[in-house]
Amino acid sequence: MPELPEVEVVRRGLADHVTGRTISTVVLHGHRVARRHAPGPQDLSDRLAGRTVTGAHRRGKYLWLSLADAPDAVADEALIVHLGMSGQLLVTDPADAEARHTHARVSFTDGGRELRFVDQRTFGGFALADLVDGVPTSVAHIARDPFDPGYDRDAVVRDIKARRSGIKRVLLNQTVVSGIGNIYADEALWRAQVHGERLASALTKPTIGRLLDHARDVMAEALGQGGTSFDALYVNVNGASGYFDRSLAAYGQEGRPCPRCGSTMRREQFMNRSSTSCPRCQVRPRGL
DNA sequence: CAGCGTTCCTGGGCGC
DNA sequence: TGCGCCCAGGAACGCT
Repeated sequence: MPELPEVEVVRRGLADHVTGRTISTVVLHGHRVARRHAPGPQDLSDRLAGRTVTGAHRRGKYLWLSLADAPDAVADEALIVHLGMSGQLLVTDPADAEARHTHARVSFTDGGRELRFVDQRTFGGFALADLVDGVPTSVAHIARDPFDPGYDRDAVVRDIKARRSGIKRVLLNQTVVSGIGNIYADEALWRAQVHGERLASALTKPTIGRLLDHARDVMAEALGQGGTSFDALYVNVNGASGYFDRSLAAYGQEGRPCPRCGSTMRREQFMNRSSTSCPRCQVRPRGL
């Protein structure tokens, strides 16, 4: 599942492959891929044709390509790409056969390799938005992620401390701190030895700070491994397949021994999804 | 208004 | 063999 490290790998691939190139055509299959673009797929295709990509950017799990001004533009614009749970961006030869679940093809005026959006579960999609202070308007509600130069750790700690909600739910709330999904939330909670259903406001500020630092660290480690294992033509990530197997202590490790104390890792349902944790290192709060 | 449950999607895997 | 159910989960939305 693409979380921050996986999306960052994709961003780097895009920066290498499409920056400076001019879009010739954008073909969208079906309406769903452009459902977050209110004026619809035709408008999206029409407005992208002829635009030059000036850069590849990311905040949390959102990715966008900044575009050179259109002749009649009133604001800077960007093509936003969200990978959802299964989205992939592939750089392919235009003559290659289309993979199953291809929803978009972006070709360039130089006739070189094109960009394809492949998404099995169709939670991802494209949209066009105005940029305000370098961030698309539809991404403005997303908080800065731990790798953003403007990330204010202490402010995030104070925000979390004020929340009357389970800590895991808060870590997954992209308006508090972005980029953390189920995988890295479980890893950070395990490292900090905190149960995800502990009330955020009941944790001490140092504990909250440690949790955030663990989340940042585990994502940095994943990025370090993900960044080296991908073919140049495959701008995505099939998750951190290499990372998954070797380095995860908690996520998906139900039934395995805790790497710290040897207790059998347990899985619990929480927020309609699974959480894996150590019953001894991460004590469930009383009364829940 | 913050918090929380629900819903959108598809296909791989597995039990019977 | 084949059917049907479970599961993965980010983010928007609506209700309390």
